[in-house]
Amino acid sequence: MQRGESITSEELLIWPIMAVTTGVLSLQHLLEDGRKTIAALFMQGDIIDMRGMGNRQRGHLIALGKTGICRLAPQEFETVVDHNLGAHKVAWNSLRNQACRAMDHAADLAKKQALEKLASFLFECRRHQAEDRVHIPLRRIDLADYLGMQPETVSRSFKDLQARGIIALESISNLRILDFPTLRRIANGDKNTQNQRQGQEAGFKPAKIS
Amino acid sequence: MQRGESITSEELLIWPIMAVTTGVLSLQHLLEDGRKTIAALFMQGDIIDMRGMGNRQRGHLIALGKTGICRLAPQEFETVVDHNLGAHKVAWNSLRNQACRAMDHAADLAKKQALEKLASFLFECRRHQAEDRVHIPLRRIDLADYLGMQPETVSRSFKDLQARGIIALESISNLRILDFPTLRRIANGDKNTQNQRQGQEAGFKPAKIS
DNA sequence: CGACGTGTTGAAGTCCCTCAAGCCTGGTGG
DNA sequence: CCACCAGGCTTGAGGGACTTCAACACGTCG
Repeated sequence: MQRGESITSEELLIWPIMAVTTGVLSLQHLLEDGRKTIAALFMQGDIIDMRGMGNRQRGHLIALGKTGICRLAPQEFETVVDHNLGAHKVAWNSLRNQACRAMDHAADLAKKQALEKLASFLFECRRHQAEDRVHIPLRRIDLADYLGMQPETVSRSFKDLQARGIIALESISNLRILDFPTLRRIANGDKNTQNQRQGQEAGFKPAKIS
Repeated sequence: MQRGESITSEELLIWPIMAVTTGVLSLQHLLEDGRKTIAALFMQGDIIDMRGMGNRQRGHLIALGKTGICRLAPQEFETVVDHNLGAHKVAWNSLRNQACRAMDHAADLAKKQALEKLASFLFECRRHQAEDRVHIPLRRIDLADYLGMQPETVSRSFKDLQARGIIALESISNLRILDFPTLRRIANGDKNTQNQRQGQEAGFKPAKIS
């Protein structure tokens, strides 16, 4: 699937079960006045069960880049799960993981501020990868829709984190985390670390960490 | 369990699986500066699988009223699920339902305004019940934490909906929906219906729907 | 090259949060 | 039975964070 491509309701009725092999799949909701939100992201290994949701107003599955998926009809899925204990556990854990992620995400959206949301998201990205390098598999607009903010605010938040020397943007979709503990504190909502901008407002020259 | 009572990490390690029989259980997250959020609500029939989450920082399960739960150890659960196809399906559907609800909730929190969130929540409540009467099984404070707003804003939103003749508060936790379609439109984020307050600002006398 | 979509920047507006105070209800004890 | 208290709920004013709108920079693709 290419970016922007959507899975139609008809397809969902035939193959409501699917596994993401590569790329990122998004579950998008559209409000009546055009506001768009990305309710969830599905990555490699996620097994999505949309049975009974093709017709209901539950949002649309849309690819956010080149995405590979493996689709299954309900009977095929049932057969595999019922006869293969390992597959059963994999499917269960994937679903459980999705539920957890969705709840965590809801908690992030609920009371956190823009900067805190972004910091949380960076940690969420990092879970799939290693080291201090983070790859963001979304455009700014999609990221904004996922975090419940505007693209402008996302941009400003990135700039803010960079100005404080917490992260270093290497390209539009790659960055490095320079100050792990501070980023973690921001993600956890510690207001004390938030307002101290590397002594900038005290009149110091910004340190320009290269 | 009484209101405010929490399930400890030790208990979760022994019985990470539980089913809610009565009442409401909440999954709460606490930010470092004291902000509290309710990431998810569990009601009658929900089967919660917290394996591997007792120790991790994933939030706490806290009762929001008198709540009955049935706890299981992992092995017991596995045995039941593996040997009883019906139980397996029930558990799977419950988990899938939770994931869906969490994603919907995340979408609600992301870009909706206070009034729209509250309207959505009323429909979420109604799903468990019937008719146009809605029982809210939470205090205002908990509702605020769940919807990502302040108790004051919740109060104001209720008042707003009532002033427009869309709902009628019968008691603190019971209300009736008077204007279904409008409430639905608000929940879906239709900005046009939001600012027209029954012609109040046009100088008309409010219609006082009895 | 010019058109397009995305990303960034700046200024003005708005919704919600914050704080402070008063009100109401349910439980307790005299 | 009623005064009393505590916690939750409500109401009001003021400020802050994000949104909105508009304009510009940048890379891609026709």
